[in-house]
Amino acid sequence: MKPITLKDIAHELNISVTTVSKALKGYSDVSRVTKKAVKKMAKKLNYTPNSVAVNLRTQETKTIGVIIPAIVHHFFSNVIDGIIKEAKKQGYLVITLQSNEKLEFEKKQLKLLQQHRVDGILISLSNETYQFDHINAILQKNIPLVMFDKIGKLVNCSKILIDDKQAAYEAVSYLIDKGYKKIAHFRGALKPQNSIDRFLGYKKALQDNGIEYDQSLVYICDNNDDFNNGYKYAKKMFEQHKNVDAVFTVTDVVAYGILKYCNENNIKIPDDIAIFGFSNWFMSSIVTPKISSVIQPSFEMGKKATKLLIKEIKNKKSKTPVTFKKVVLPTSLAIREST
Amino acid sequence: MKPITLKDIAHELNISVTTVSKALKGYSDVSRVTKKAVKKMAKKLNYTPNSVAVNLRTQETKTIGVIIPAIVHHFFSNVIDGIIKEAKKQGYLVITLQSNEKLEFEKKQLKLLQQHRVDGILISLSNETYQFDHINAILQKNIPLVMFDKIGKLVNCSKILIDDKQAAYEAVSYLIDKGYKKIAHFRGALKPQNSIDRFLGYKKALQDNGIEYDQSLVYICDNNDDFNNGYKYAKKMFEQHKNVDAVFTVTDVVAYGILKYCNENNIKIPDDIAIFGFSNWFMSSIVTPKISSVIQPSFEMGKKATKLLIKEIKNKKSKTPVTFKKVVLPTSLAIREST
DNA sequence: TTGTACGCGTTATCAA
DNA sequence: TTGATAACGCGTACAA
Repeated sequence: MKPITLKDIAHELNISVTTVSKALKGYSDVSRVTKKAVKKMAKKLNYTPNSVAVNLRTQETKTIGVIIPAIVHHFFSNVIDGIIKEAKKQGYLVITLQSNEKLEFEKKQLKLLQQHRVDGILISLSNETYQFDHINAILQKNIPLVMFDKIGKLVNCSKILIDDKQAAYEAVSYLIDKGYKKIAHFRGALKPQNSIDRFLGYKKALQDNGIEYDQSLVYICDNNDDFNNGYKYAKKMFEQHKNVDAVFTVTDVVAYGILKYCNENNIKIPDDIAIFGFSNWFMSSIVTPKISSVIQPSFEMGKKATKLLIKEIKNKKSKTPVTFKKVVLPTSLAIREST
Repeated sequence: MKPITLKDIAHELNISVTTVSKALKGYSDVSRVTKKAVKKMAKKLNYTPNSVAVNLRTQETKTIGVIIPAIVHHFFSNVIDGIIKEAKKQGYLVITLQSNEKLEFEKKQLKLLQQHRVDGILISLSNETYQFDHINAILQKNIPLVMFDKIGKLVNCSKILIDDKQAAYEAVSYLIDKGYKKIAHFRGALKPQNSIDRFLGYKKALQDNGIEYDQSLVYICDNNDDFNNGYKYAKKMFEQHKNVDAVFTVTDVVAYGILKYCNENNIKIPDDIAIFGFSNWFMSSIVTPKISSVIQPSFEMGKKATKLLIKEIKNKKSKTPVTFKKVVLPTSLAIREST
């Protein structure tokens, strides 16, 4: 049972395909009578326009492609939520692809999206991506592309992100203002920019407040098991340092690991040690004690990135000259029981 | 800068479009020489085939559509992960749409997917969906559709799900075997099938083990704030019943609420009360104490559903007669410190 | 007001 | 071994 086409309707009514097409799109040069008849017949046959044909004809697919490292992630699933909702509002569909933190996959997915002629692409780079030929190739083809969260600083395109350094700076400054003096940092892997920036924010906050930076207070959580990293390094930290009074972590899950260790070893939070996380996972307001955290506007980021992208798509269509934007979304601090 | 087409390559080499097409697809009736030349030129011009045109020609889009209630959800994001990965493996792209638990949206999204001529559809129904005209319309058009998790029992199509009743039965039976006697149930809303089935499993386990069912031990968590429901009804339960020794919850987040209440009120888990959750959220192995939970194979469900769907797509193409399958995935129990 | 003709980029058929 | 032609379904400039 093949889908109904304009031809079927035309045939049924003994008129031309053109007239049917025009009638359905409400053109003014079709008589009311035929318009009505066409619409009625379309409904009767349960006609659904074939987007593929429209796409080919109009040279746009009303589809945007998204590449993220992984969808099973509090932050990214929220971003995707924002993307899908904004796209829907503007009549676009969303194809989601994962790079799984592999540059190789990222390249493949990018090619796939190109083949499918998506109207634009949203991408958050993999941790492996330090070279941008594949991205630049897209841009050179004049395909709208917006980077979010994990961006490439050297790439010339629109970007939307948070100021990780500043956010970390604020969190650590808050700790210092609260009177904490010996503040450890459980940082992420060495290469990702987010991880670096949060570390730099931590460091700067110390320095600006006259606290000497102590490298031995920085623990690197560089495998993918954040929770166990937190637990493991908490143990190590308490063995190595007697008087640490606060920890700032690169992400909340690391903080949960620390929390676990503290609970098990009767270390009181925040009395013995304060904990400040990053990303404000849902769980942070649920665990005992509730964990303070940096609020990243994930949903908002998805929405804004999509808005920006669709704007660029439209600019391209209307041949408006491109101007790339860099949007830095504000973060804020969720202060809870742990600090 | 328009994308390169076959025509461009043909023009460049002074041969026909047909030959270029054949050469690129490795047809045997093209000379080695021209094949080489064509491929070289394609690479040089950075040719990417236009899927839209291919789609129109071949009448398939190599795309599947997915409709879920919400993507920001531990279970569903895992399902989507499974879907995307399996789809990718088989050369399909995935368009994700959300119903936000609204029947109205579900209908709209279904129509959208139809317009875009996806090759097949995966759907997990909204909580509002008790009437299936929109689904049946799709099936009547012979568009492959597979339901997962939240299915409509009355719809005649392939389904993939878990046996909620059985899973709940096993969890509660485990509690009983462990010696717990007065077991409460924090159930979900009244209408969703999952919620009903889990409740029925709870009830049956009691009855099969000679424990009288006590309706006052069942609390209904029917707004969307599971965590606070858990907290709120934990308080209520402890006020109303002195000697409850275990709780089985419809989902882990409710259990976290109970946990919170217990921690705050110095109620020992599992000594004073055991807690058994459902869905095995990531956090359940992290909180203190770790919460026992029913393991739902979410990733697996996505993968299997996609496999099934693509098989149906292929059957349709090869005109193999359709046979609908109902796959029940096994669940298991993650036994932890809370029981 | 209606319809003819063409093109979007590709593939399949058939003839050369 | 190659290519002309038609077709997928639709939209639009133009002619009638």
